[in-house]
Amino acid sequence: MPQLNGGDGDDLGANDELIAFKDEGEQEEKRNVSAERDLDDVKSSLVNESETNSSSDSEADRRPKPNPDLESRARHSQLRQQDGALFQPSPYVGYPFFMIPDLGNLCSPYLTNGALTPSARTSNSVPVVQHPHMTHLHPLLSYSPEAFSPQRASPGFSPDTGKRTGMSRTPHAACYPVSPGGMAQIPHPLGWLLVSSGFSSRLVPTPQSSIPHPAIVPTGVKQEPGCSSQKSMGDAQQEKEDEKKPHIKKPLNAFMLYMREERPKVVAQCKVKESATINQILGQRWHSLSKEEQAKYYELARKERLLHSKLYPGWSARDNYGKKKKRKRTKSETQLEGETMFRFCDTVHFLLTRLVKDL
DNA sequence: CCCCCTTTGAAGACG
DNA sequence: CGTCTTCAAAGGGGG
Repeated sequence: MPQLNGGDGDDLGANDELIAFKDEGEQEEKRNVSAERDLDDVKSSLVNESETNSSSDSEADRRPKPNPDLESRARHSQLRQQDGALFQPSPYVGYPFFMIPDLGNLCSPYLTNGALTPSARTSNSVPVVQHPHMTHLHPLLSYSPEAFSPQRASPGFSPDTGKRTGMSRTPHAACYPVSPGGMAQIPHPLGWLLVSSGFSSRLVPTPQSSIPHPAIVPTGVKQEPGCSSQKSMGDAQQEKEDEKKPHIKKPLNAFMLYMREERPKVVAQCKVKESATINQILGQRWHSLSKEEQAKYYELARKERLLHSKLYPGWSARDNYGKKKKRKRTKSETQLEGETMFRFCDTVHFLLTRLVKDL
């Protein structure tokens, strides 16, 4: 991950944390070690080539293709409404669009941020200051989405061919372009302030701000009542106290961050809105990503977790347990049901066989 | 109105 | 330590 170490001024990236990230990579490395070595050779040569040439084609060709069945199925469900235009796999798939969103104004509480004009945001020559917190909780939302959308592509980008002529080859530079010293205090668009000192940084609300951190969901607005099945009847007081606590959401993992970025593209391409279908496609595309491309999201997720832990030191994922409306059935329950059904069918089969014999 | 579906990954619980 | 469970996002579908 060449971009990750250099130039991002990662004051969150302590060595031990990098080890943890390395472990994540090693999990995948176990899948195909020998092939990975070959891949590394190919990748390193690609990196060298890409300094002067576009490497999208070779990179895209090397990658396994997402299952066309799923995407075509998703598309077919919409063909009736369309002019029959053939579905084309995303020209962006796998392209390091990290931090370059195509979200429209959807799912972006931060898009009101007008810190940069669209032209400034799309210009390669203009240094884009990416707020580290936004790289974490809303890593993909701080740029103008329309500038990179297929419909309104920037002049240097041709979405139809998937070729890139004028795009920055170092999207991470747009991510973490500022050194820790230079990032001493950057106001968050919603009033949060990154305070950086030495090797640590943290977010604090600005004095004027009454806007909560995005990970905090006011419990009074749409409070998810605790799962009653997991609480005893005498815990009403405890339940009330829990309701008073703000609901701090889990930090997004790498795949969730990837989904956030890619979902609008899939929706636009497949004209499907059902999230279950979209998520299936995204899952396939996730697996089709190269290791390097996934590494960007793992790194982003790691920073998100770190920042989350700094923001909410006492928070535990356990705090959110049982806050869903209804507990999902456990695997063992499903398995048990399956086994019961199997036994039932087996018994029926046995009885029928005997009955036939008797007849 | 509210849960389900569907995906991956992180973290906690549990045997 | 390995396995299982829960929850993060999203929004249409269905009860």
